[in-house]
Amino acid sequence: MRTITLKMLAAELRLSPGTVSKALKGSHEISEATREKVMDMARRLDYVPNPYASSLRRRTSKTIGVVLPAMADSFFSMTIEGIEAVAGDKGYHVLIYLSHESYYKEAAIVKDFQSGRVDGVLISLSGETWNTDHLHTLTDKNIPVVYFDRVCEENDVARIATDDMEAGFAAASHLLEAGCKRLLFLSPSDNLAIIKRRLAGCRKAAPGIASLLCIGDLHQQHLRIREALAMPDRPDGIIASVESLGYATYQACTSLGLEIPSDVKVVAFSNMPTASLLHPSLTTVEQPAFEIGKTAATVLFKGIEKGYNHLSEESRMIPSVLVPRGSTAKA
Amino acid sequence: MRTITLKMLAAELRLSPGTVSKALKGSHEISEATREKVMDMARRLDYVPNPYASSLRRRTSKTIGVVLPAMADSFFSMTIEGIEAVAGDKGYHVLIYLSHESYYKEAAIVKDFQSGRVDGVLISLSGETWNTDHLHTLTDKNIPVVYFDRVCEENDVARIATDDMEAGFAAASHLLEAGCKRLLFLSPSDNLAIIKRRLAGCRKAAPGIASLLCIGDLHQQHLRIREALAMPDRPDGIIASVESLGYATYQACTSLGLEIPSDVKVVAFSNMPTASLLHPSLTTVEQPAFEIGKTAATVLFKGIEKGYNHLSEESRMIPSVLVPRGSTAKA
DNA sequence: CTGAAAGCGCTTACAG
DNA sequence: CTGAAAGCGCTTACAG
Repeated sequence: MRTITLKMLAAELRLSPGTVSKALKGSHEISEATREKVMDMARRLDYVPNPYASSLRRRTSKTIGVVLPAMADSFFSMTIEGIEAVAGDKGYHVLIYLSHESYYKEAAIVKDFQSGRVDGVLISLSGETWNTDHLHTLTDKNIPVVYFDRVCEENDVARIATDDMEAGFAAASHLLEAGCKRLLFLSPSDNLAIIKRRLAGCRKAAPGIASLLCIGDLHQQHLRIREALAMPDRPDGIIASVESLGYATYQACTSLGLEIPSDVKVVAFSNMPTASLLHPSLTTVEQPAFEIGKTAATVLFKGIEKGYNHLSEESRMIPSVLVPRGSTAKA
Repeated sequence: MRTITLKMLAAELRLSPGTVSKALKGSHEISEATREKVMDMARRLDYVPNPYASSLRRRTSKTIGVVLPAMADSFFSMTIEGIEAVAGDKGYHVLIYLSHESYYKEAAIVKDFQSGRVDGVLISLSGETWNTDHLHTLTDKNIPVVYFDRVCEENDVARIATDDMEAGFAAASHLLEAGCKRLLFLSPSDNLAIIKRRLAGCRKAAPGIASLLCIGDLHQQHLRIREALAMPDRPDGIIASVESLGYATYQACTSLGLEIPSDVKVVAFSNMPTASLLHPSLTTVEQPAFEIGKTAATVLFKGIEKGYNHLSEESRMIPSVLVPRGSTAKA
């Protein structure tokens, strides 16, 4: 099937391409009669404009880029639903990229964005990322960037996240109230600001809290936690600062024959839909993932539409909520 | 920061844009010396080619479109990881769209693909979709389409899915062996071929199996299942044909005070990472989601590269696996 | 091996 | 209100 172009449509109508273009866009310089004729013919010939021609000419792509550390995580996948919802409304397209927790990959992805492929970028940093120079080059090119969840530490940047300090404080306080004496904070990364903030929050409640770095896949995390739980003075309260560390903790307890919550109590930062169905049900700090995605996208579009100024003032702290369940029940 | 174009790069080098273009692509018509000079300068000026100019000229976008019913589902999100992995390797970009189970939305998304925005399409059909005319127009335009998981019923099309008939048979047989007498099959849609096939497989093992349509969100599903479980002659074995129906079944049992597996046994088609941590652990039919995504993308790129012929011969049936757990334990 | 020129399919000042 | 023309930034026959 031959692709029909604006020129062909114009020829069919015995009008100039310029006029047809304006008519299709609903320009008010065009008479109602002409506009209708054009619309009719466009429909009849099933004309679909070439987006790349238009992008090239208008120097805007109607596309945003989303960079995530991983997709198979209930928080990030919900977040995408939020982003997609507002992008769809705005008539924007969404390109997805995964950094797989690699700084190198993340930098390569972001570098490509300098090409003008996207009008704006939504990013949640990889666990390895220790600086955001690669993102500053986007700002230099006037491509707005909004950080969400795993935001950076800079202040002059748009950041949409929960109040991680507060959430950490709540989680640790909750464990203390449940009677825990030796808390352990499980961390997936040494670089992420939000993890540092969660830990800082924990420390405010429990200054003596220990911290354990658990990198790698689920199995490696499990082994690392197992090790910590096999120690003589093992922790009796665990805070899993990301979802996968929550799974890994349950597995480690099972494999060591430790009972939750009598031997160890557990709270996890998690949006897993099955938290209440686990054995025992898992106490979670839930982040409003869909809303975070929606808000981040909304702020980004504001930046795109208004030409990117003072986006840092659009930063939002969205509350998370601690949901107490069986895994932290008192003796 | 001013964006540097091919023309500027050429001027800097006192070469023609054509020569520079060829040098950057590593064309063998260009001398080694020139090539190196060009590469050097490109690096120094941090030249990034405009993808849309190149797309317009070459009539290819280096982009694929992925259409999913939903993102927040462990099967689909894993699938995306597989797709992204092979797209990344191939230097392709991935546009994501959600149909939210709506035929209307799906059709609108696919219609846009006629514009040449993507070189190929990967789709898992919405629950409402009863025909695939919208997708045939892509084939007419020589845009290859690969269906995955929720495939259509046509044979002359590339389809990557598990053996759903077989999986249904295995699930129902497993429940019968566990002692169930009254089986109920929970379905999220009346249109999806794969669901029909799962049911057909169940019927082969258990001709008398009943079927219940549960549409809507998790809460609505829960209510519908609750109703069925509150009947006098209630089922004692449930097959949840998609993941969310598995959650809903657990909730319904909890709210009715029914014990799994003694009152009701449950098996779910699911890739949830927490299946073994549930109370009780959930017997699942697991689909190799990552591999399905990878395979679908690989087949699609074959179609894109070779110009789309006989893609239907690339269809694959990938085995799923029944993992027996506590929810179907014998009395 | 290098360059001049045309053109991908749009949009948008500018003229009338 | 409509049209002619230039141009977005590339690539690619074609010439030399």
